[in-house]
Amino acid sequence: MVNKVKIARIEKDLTQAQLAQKIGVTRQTIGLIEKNEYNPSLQLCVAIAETLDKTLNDLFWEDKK
Amino acid sequence: MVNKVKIARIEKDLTQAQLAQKIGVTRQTIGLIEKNEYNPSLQLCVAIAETLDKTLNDLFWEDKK
DNA sequence: ACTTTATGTAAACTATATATTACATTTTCA
DNA sequence: TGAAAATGTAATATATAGTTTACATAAAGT
Repeated sequence: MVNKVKIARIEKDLTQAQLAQKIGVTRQTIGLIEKNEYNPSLQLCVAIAETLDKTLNDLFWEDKK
Repeated sequence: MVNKVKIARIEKDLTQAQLAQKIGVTRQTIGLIEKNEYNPSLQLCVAIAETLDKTLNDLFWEDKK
């Protein structure tokens, strides 16, 4: 399944590099998060969510049954 | 203001050590998170939320105006 | 008072998130 | 179709999350 950060980023019409710059991290960091190969810090998750006008739950929470 | 993890933990009647053990981290890690002296990883935040029957937003999201 | 139990804290260590640089591949579009 | 833009990826370096051990203090119960 496609990563939710990626979807939200594309909805905002941002490239990885643009999102990374707004947040203050590198493009690579965003790329790895979108490939689910990273365990980002809470602060970074919050920064991503705010920049994409989403919440933590929107982007990083899987509802358990 | 009192940390939301601490409140949720006490509501579940768990000590820092008990919560830490359920999650698989040390007591110190929980203590530091409750004192807002840490930037925990997303995986750890998710584990804490699940263990306390909360969501990421419940424990780690401040609503922006 | 005394003993447990819970929490605070600190130093040294280890694991890993993130940066930096660089190059390759894919996508887009003139 | 060819150049530019976007993304993938890899090696090395650095910052910091999280561990381990240890001790001190605070609460709570007997």
